[in-house]
Amino acid sequence: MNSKIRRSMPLFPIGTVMKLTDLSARQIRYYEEHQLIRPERTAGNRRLFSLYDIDRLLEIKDLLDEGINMAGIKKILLKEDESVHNPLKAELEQDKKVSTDEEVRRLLRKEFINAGRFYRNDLPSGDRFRYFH
DNA sequence: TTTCTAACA
DNA sequence: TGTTAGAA
Repeated sequence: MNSKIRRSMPLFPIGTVMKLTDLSARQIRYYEEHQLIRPERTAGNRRLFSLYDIDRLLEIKDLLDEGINMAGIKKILLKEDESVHNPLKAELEQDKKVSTDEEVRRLLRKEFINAGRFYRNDLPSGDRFRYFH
């Protein structure tokens, strides 16, 4: 499980992130203000971004290119954060231990109901099916 | 040189 | 969002 630690390891200065994401420093700082990313700071108060942060910014970039405004992006990414602690997801994790046919079918049905809910939303094409994995 | 914050002809 | 001033 070192990958998780590595992904959140503060590594890059804002200049590098700008090139990687094709976002302006202004935008990157703005998204931080809105809690969409939480880069660390050096002793000299300079931002250090992790691979995770960059991934988030790239998602924001994609949403931006699709013409979604800040309010929409914020809504989508924050909802995505919730899904990490989503009761359904937790239930699916537990189900791997249980694994009776009845349970599998029941959860599968819930998954589809949930997927349908997400699909009608303003999620970007790339994110629409993430919930099926 | 690069990045930070704050502010706006 | 861009841009800029002044500081670190």
